[in-house]
Amino acid sequence: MYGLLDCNNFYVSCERVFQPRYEGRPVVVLSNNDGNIISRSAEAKALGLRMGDPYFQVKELLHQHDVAVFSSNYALYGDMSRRVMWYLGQTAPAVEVYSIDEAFLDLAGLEKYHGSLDTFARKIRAGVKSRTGIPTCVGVAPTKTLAKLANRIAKKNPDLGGVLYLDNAERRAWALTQVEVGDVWGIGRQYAAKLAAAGVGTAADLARVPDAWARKHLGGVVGARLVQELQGRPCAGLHPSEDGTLSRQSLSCSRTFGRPLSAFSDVLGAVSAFLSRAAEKLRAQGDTAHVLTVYISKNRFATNVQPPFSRSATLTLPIGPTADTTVLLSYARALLNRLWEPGTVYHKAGVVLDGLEPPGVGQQLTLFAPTPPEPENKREEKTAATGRPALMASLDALNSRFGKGTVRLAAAVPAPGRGGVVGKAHAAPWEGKAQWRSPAFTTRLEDLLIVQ
DNA sequence: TCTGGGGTCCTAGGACCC
DNA sequence: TCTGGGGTCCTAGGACCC
Repeated sequence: MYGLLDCNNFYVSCERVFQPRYEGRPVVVLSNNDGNIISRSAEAKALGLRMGDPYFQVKELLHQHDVAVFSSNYALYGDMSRRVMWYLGQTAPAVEVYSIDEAFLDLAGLEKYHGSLDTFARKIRAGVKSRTGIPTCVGVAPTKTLAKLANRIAKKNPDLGGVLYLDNAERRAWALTQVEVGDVWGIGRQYAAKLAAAGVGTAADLARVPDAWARKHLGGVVGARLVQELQGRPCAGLHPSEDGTLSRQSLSCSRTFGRPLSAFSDVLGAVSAFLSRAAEKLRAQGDTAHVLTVYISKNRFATNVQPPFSRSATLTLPIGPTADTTVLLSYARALLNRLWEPGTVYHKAGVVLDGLEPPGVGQQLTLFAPTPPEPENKREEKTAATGRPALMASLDALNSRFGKGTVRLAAAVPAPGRGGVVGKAHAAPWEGKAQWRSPAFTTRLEDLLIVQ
């Protein structure tokens, strides 16, 4: 049996833990750059605010109803998530951290100790609430897809007390009739439209779709598995997360700029900063990367801009995998050069690291001098392949101790600070808005909550 | 004026290998 | 007129997830 524990309105709930005056009031949290609504309290949902609504379109409505608005505060949400996941790890035999606010639990054999899985689910839900302040719902079922479905029904029906256990065939059959096909895990907009056209309206209808049809119209083997899982036959196993943290197969960092940029140096500054961040994540995960992608995008909403809105360039590193920011950056610069169209106004940029593996696995000694980066001297040539693990470790240690961005590569620092000037750095031209960011209550000493 | 960010998995086609 | 079979690797793109 699988459990799926999902935090309710996670970002809003995190804000409320530290500022309980927002309980009972409509609250929303905005995406980066204060662009779109990405988390809503129940009261905000009741006002008709939708996930993804652009802020500027609903500004009036928010004001009219005195909705509390927050910029996203990932330092806070990430830390609260870690606390939730740590507790789950202490309590359930195996945990797969699925996202910042969700985890699958392996509940096999737990009836013995807790009477029923329903009882266990209620205990773990109460435990998360008392230890972190975060409200959750739990779905329990024989497959992951059904556990997601059960969780959804528990969320929509408060009288269930936050838990739904699909312990027998009758209950499962009933649950399938309660959920529209578009709300099934794995059915997005495109598939929902196709299914509607084929007369498939509920999860129950979808569970009866022939295997061949699912294969043909729902993404091949993915669709076939989905249907089987709805029928109660598990196709997806649990992939336990070590010590409650996610280990990724790819890592990326991208941002929409605070304003449109058309100077190469500005966009290079952004790419450098994003690459530095991605490489930090890479080292934190204890991996190296073999493949690097850089992309730059135009404004896809502008009427005078034609597709393609985004261009990307990917490179398999000729020197093999590395976790060295300086090495990666020299390749990123070359990729950006390849993509650059002078006179174009750019809106967003991003960096992706792929082909992740632990250090030492695929170390490649170069037969020919790597190009780029063109090593400037013998010492450079030596470090090009191996990187500078000690330098990177020092960088990470300093930034961990004194705060993010304390030590950066010059290329990632906006112009006025270039050259290692000490003091408060200028805001970079690519940096976006965050007008309503709450304090980092749990990760910055200066931001600690003061109780009087 | 203002429209997010970070992931996963799968497929298809081309280049290349023996 | 006729032009193999079985692979791998890489890239791009689509669909989905939270």
